[in-house]
Amino acid sequence: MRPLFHPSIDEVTVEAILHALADPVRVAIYAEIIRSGCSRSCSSLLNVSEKAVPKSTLSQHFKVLREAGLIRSERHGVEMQNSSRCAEIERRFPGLIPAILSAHKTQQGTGSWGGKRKRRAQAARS
Amino acid sequence: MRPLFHPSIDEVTVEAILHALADPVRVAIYAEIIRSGCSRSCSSLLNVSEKAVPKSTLSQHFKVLREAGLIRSERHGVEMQNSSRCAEIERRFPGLIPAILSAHKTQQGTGSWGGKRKRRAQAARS
DNA sequence: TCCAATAGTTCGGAAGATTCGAACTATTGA
DNA sequence: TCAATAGTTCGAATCTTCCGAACTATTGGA
Repeated sequence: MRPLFHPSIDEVTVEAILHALADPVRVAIYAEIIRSGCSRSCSSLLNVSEKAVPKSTLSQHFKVLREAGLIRSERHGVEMQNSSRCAEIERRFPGLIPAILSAHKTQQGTGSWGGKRKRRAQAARS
Repeated sequence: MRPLFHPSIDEVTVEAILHALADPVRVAIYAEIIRSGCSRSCSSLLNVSEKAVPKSTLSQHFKVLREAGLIRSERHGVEMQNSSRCAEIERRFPGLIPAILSAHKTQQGTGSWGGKRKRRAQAARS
């Protein structure tokens, strides 16, 4: 368990951010971290999705968000505190995160919430 | 070669858009389609990237962009005309595409252009 | 009409990424 | 020192992506 890697703000890439937020579970986590004022443990988010996400998978998701530069994770006692790095990112890529989160909100409103990536493959037919 | 599938605008998901634009070659293609006023053949984009992209790979990239709802492809004679669906998407997800393209432009300016996804894995160390 | 040239798509296997259970590590409080 | 809690790492199954080779579609000549 080596200390967790966090990219410096100018190592952060748009590709990594988009990749990280292209997953429904990960945006849900990220949105929740932002919504709840800025610090959530991992296990408090076991139920972000309809079906509970296994904790090893959750851990990977946090890693992706962290290495994309979207969140910062620090150990506080026995648990991990995750806070968003939105201010830094807003400075580097103005408007990007708000636009993505607002698009997500819009989508959830319309009820056409795509269920993971199987759907992409299915869309190929016909 | 069945007729190409295009999602209707309200089947379009944020996940699919982010996934599509999380790839450097695909954003380059998409940005070029938009930049050049709105209709490019596939083969005119064989050199979007530093190293030439094989045409089978290009074809897959176009498919991803198409099925994400980002572009429309129509056959005109022997070649394919690809145009962006930005107006429709702007109506559904206001500000999303501009924010992503502008972030990309910013990033290219700073020279920290991540070379594909190997970098993500490497970033994991230390 | 048949043929060659051009433009894309599809197939299939190799390489890479994701998921998740099981085993492991770290921290704290009794 | 131990049990409990919170995360991480490992490994195997599964899914994706990449790219060369073979295929399909359209057109402009002989």
